[in-house]
Amino acid sequence: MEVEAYEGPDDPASHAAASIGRTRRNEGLFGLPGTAYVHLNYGIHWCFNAVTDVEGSPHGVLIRALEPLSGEAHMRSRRGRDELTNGPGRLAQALGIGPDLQGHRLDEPPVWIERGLPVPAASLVTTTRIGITKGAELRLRFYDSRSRWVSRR
DNA sequence: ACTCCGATTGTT
DNA sequence: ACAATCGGAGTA
Repeated sequence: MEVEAYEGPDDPASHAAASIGRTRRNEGLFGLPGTAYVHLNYGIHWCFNAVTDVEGSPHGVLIRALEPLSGEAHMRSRRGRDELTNGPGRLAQALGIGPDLQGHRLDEPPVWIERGLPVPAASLVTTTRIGITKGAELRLRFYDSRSRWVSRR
């Protein structure tokens, strides 16, 4: 899995940066920890985040890539191509994640997150986030260097 | 009402 | 390189 952290009002790249405040668009980020924040990007792609701090504190993690362990045929039918889950927009489409999932608890179907195997420190890559201009120097992107399921190196 | 632009992707 | 395509935010 590849993720990026967006660290609340003090993070200039966050949808809930202090300069923006709480709006209808980013409302989901202010929800309960462990719920989904789903947003539309570039008018085309839905992106999937997990809210990570207490209600009212807009911290979250953008899920940018993951390894499909099952249901690949279903994902292919949703995607219409073979690139399934490397990239936030692709991943959301492959999993059928859209605005319906806003605020969904991520400990129950249809979409949930479970603890996986630990990533050895030697394999954990910590680097800069993709596609942003503000806060571009912060190293808040993480992935397992052994994994093929990464959006970009 | 009108402009700008973004946590992207697929095609040229 | 660049078009596609939507809605939030700022300005008027």
